[in-house]
Amino acid sequence: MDPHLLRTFVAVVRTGSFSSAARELGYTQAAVSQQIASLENDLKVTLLRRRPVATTEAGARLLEHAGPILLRIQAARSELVRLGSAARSRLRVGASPLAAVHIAGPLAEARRSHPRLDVAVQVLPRAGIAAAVATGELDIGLVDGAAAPSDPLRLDDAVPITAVAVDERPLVVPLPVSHPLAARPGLDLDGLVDALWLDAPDAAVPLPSLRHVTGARDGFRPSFACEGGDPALLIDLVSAGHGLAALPAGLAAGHPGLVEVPVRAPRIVHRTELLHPRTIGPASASFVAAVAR
Amino acid sequence: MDPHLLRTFVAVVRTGSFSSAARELGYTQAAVSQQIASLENDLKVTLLRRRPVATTEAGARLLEHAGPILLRIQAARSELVRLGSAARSRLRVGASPLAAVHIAGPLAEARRSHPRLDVAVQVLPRAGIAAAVATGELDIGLVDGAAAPSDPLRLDDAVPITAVAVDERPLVVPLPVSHPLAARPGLDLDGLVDALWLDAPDAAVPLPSLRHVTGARDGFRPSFACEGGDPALLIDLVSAGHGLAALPAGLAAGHPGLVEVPVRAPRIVHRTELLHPRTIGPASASFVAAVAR
DNA sequence: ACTGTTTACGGAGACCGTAAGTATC
DNA sequence: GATACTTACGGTCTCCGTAAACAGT
Repeated sequence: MDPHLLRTFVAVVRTGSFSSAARELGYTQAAVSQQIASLENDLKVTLLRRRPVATTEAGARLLEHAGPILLRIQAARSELVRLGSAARSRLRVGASPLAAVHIAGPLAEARRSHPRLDVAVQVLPRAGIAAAVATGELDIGLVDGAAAPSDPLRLDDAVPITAVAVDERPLVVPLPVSHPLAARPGLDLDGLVDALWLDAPDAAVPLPSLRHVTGARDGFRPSFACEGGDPALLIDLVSAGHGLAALPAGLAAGHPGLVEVPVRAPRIVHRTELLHPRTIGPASASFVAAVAR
Repeated sequence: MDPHLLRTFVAVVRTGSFSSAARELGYTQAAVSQQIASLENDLKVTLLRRRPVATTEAGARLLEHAGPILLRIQAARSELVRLGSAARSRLRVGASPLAAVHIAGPLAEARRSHPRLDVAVQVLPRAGIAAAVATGELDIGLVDGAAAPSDPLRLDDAVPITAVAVDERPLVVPLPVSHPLAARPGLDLDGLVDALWLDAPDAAVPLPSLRHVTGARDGFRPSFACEGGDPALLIDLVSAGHGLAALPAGLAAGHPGLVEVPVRAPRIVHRTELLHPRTIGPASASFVAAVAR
């Protein structure tokens, strides 16, 4: 259960071969083989079937544990070394596409109080942001999602992190004016389970979240995948009738031919949260303070 | 960041001395000294002030990480070795005092389908149950707490575990019939922030949870601490007017001189959940199945 | 002076690389 | 027979214990 061994285990599974994992980590194939053997020997279980490399049942379970364990260790290390070294005047901010609109204001505040601040901003898929903040790759993360009113977002990663509410507004489904439901004052998501949805996990509320909040196991069928994180493109696709999407209120407001119909049931909202590590530097602090106001 | 080093670090902090930690772990004092030095050297921070032993700021942070990291590692190891060895026909069930009433029924079912089952039941403080289930010390855990209706309990420990709803019923405050509020149909907890409460973290809903659900930072002053996990004693104390307590409906129902007044606001209920590891044996499975019905 | 931590040193073991062996495609 | 993993073996490095030095109480 040495983290070192866990790291090579996940590398082997990811790359699908001992040799490529060895290359990636700077070991010889033999060393990797010994490390895996040592793990299996320690736990008295076969973790991998060889040739081709595939996880056994036990290996799959270990894989589920290994990621969070390594993440937590790295988060601890990063927090501790940050405490040791002097605070650099650098602020790296990452945001999911729908959360990015909340960057500009607080950033201005941070740059005002720290004029020689070296700022880096990037828009990222939701998935990795919490982990990146925990490991110190980002100083500030902004993520969005659907949640019950005034409930915190459910961040899957089991990492120690602080979340601050940034914004909460109605969740809407933009509909073409010609759509039969466009005249309704509000929508029931349960009634849209069998509609066709655009599968845009970054540019809109992801379909699995919709299934989760409605309690539906299936449904919310994707018409097609839409990978980029550009809400404007998504709204164009919605406008052209390629499928539905759930968005925060306001994005499609000015768009001709579209009406934003708020989601009434279940009672959920679109929420944006700011994520930061437990210990933060002065630049991050002024960013956070600006958000809190 | 070797788990081995983390383990001795927490032992040193807990025991308050290098020598006693060494005795506990089966090392020499010198070895412990070297391990701490190695950690500090690796992270480039001083973790401890010596003589007397006390954590620095960095040490305190490391301590917050070390527990969850070690717990997760142990959880992974325990799950994996369980997969390797044959399933023993033993069922260890742990429950918090207020959750214990739900043990008997499912246990009968489990013993019926597994006649030669070796059963061990124990009532424990809420705090350690999730961790004990994760590390395999318990096969089944039953915990209770206050939550919004049909919301899962917030288990603080960041461990991989499966929770199943067992029971959800109104939260009540048992009041002496002579109490001015006893005639009310329902109570608002916010109005009871300044009352005197019995501090019985195991036998009733703990005061910090009440503060959390009401959003009050202070308040819910404890009249005195009541350590045991015996609801009957607690009800006697409430009956004698020593302070208030929040309990699941039904416990004080037959008690002369007490009326159970349900909590109306905030909208919270008393909830009981069953916890079990991801992978379970047949005996646990029949216990869980009996609960689900 | 005594208790408790650090430093010095030596031996056992862990771990990786080289190289030969073995199994699968 | 080629590719990919395993086993064998040797060198190096880590890590712990013994023992001596050192620092507070």
